[in-house]
Amino acid sequence: MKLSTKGRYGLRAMIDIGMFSTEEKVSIKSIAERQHISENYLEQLIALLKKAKLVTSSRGARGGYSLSRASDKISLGEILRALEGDLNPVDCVTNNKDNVCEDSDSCATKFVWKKISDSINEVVNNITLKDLVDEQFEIDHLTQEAHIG
Amino acid sequence: MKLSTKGRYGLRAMIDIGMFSTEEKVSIKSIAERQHISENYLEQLIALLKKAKLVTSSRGARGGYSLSRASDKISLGEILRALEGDLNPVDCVTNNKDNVCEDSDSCATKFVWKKISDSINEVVNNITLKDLVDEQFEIDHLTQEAHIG
DNA sequence: GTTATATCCTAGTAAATGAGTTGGAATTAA
DNA sequence: TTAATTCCAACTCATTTACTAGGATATAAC
Repeated sequence: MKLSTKGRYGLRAMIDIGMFSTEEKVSIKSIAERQHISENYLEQLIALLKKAKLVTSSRGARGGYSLSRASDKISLGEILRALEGDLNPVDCVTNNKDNVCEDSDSCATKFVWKKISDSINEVVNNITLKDLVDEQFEIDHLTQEAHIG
Repeated sequence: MKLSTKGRYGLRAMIDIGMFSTEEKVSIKSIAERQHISENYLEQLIALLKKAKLVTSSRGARGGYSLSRASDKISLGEILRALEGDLNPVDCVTNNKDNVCEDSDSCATKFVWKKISDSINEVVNNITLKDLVDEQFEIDHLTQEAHIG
């Protein structure tokens, strides 16, 4: 019941892009340095974000990534689902033919998994990337002040 | 972000014990048969439930397991935590020294993981085993009727 | 038009985890 | 005494995780 590094690193990458892509494209190298994540691995995570059309890229020198939409139009749910797949604790909640136990319609636990799933999605669908970018700017600002003071 | 079979099978085992331990002790063998779970594997899951003092056992012939408390005094949260460990999506939410990334105090994502964690625990702490046992009796009853009618 | 800086793409790999299996010791009701 | 049961530890096999490695392709700047 844990998120993998895909979700954790990938979200940090998205916040990073949200913070720094206003002026120019953000390169994988610069994200990797700021976030202390392996460049090659980050590349794969950002590929997932690109596939989900959450970021756009430009190749070649001075290329890099930027958000495909304004940060307040990107939900945390979209980001996490792009990185981790659906956020259901158990597959029988979605009606994919495979991975479903044979008795799923006659099993009381199904209702439980649905409730958990709903509550997770309720949370993540109502937080935007902008919320997180703003929060991170705020934290960095306070940390900066603490260093000065 | 998926529950393992520990959580899924283990919960089904708890519901099963809740349904059938009113009269006599419930053996692993009988649970395994009803729930279609490997006996040997189930043994290990029930060991976790016993360690968490959610079930009591008696050994020897006609031995087996029963609930350690009334089913309405056992929450789903206790059961899942016994089987799966804490239900936080990311370890930095709890302040264990290990597994915590170095910047966890200055990371906007921490608030997100906390919110998800809180919402999951809100759900599971407010469902009791009795709710699930009743639900399962109801489902079985309806299924039975469908077969008759 | 060359070069440095990027993204893009595929394959490999070592360690951990998941989901069991195997085999036997200890206990107890009948 | 025996059959049924819990208890316990070790082993196994497949999958997933978290990377690493290496090269192809594109492009801005000189």
